[in-house]
Amino acid sequence: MLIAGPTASGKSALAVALAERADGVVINADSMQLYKDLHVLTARPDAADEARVPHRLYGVLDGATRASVASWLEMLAEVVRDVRDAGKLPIIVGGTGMYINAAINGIASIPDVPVPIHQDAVDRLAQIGGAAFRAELAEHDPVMAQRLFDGDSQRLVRAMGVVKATGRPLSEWQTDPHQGQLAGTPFSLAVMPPRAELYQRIDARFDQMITQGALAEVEALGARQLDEGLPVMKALGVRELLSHLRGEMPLEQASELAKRDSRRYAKRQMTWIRNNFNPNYLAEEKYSERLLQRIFANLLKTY
RNA sequence: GCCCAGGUAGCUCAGUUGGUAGAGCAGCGGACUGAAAAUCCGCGUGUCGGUGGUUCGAAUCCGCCCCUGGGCA
Repeated sequence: MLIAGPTASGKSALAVALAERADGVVINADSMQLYKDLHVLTARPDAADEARVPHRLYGVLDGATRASVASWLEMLAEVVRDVRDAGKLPIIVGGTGMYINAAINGIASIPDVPVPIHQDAVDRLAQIGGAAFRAELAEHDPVMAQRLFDGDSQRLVRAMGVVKATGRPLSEWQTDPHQGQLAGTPFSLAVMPPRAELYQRIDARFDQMITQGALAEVEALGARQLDEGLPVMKALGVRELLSHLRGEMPLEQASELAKRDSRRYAKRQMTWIRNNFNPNYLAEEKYSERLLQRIFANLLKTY
C-alpha cells in the first residue's frame, strides 16, 4: 500500500490506523524523516505511534550523511522483503514525490559521481554563472542543456557531474530501462485536505513543534557544524531557527518564515500529487474514522 | 460637534499637469529521473469607500454621505 499527501495532511495517522487493522508495517517515504537529528521538526512518528505498529526507515541515517532516491530505494527493497517475509502488509507513506515515483517506476541505474567531480561542477557554476555553465553543458549533453533553465543550479550540476564522470550524457542514462520498482500493484491513496484547512494545520503544528523542543533539536544540530549543503540542514525551519538562535531575529519572525516555507512546500507537494500520482483512492479531507471506513470499503471493492 | 490626515489587490503602499492602475510581501498554477522539506519556471488576483456632478474622458477636480486614525472642544 502507498500513501501520499502533503505535510500535515494526517497521512501518517492514517498509515498507523491502517497498519493496526491490516497487520501492516509503516515504511517511511519522506526524505527528511530518514535522518535521526530532527525528530520533532520533521514530524516523525512519536513513541506512542511506534508502540502501536512497527515503523521502518525513520531516523535511520546520521545527519552527516547524504541520502538519495537510489539509496532510499535500496533500503526500501530490503525492508519490503522483510515485511513480506513476515507475512505483514507494507504500507509506504511519505510526501517525497520523487521517492514515491521511484518506488512505482524504478530509476535508471547510473554510476555514482565522485565527490571531487561533483565539487568541480559546483565551483565552476559559482564561478561562471548559470548561463555560461549551461552553454558548457551543451557541449557535453545538449539534450539536458536544452531542457534545463540557467537558474536550475542543482540539475545543471548533476548533469555536468554525470557526463564528466561517466563520459555518457545524463539524458541518455535516463532513457535506460528503470530498475528497483516494487513488485506487484500497490493500492494507492492520496490525502489532499482543503487548502485553507491544511495551512491552518501547518501553522498550528509548527507552534506545537516549538513547545515540544524543536529549538533544542536545531541547536544541537547547529553545534555539529555540519556542511550547510547537507540535506538535513535544508529541512524546513532549520535555517530560520538557527538564525533566531544566533540572535538575528525574534522567534516569532523565525516561526512566520518557517510556516510560510512549509505552506509553499505543501503547495508543491499537492501540485506533484495532482499531476504525477494517480491514486486508487483520493481523500479530499484530513484523516478521520469515517474516512478510514470508506477507504476499507474501497479496498475490498478493488481486491 | 469642529479641525486635520487617510480610505487603491489578501497585507503594506505607489500612482506625474485628468487618458479606466502597479510594486513588495502574501497567494495561485506548473516543472520535477541519484541533495527533492531540494532546485527551478510562470501568473496581478482590483466595484480605486459610496453617491451625485464637471469633462470627450475621473483613482486623480468639485459637492454630499459613510468609515478609520489623530487633534481641539
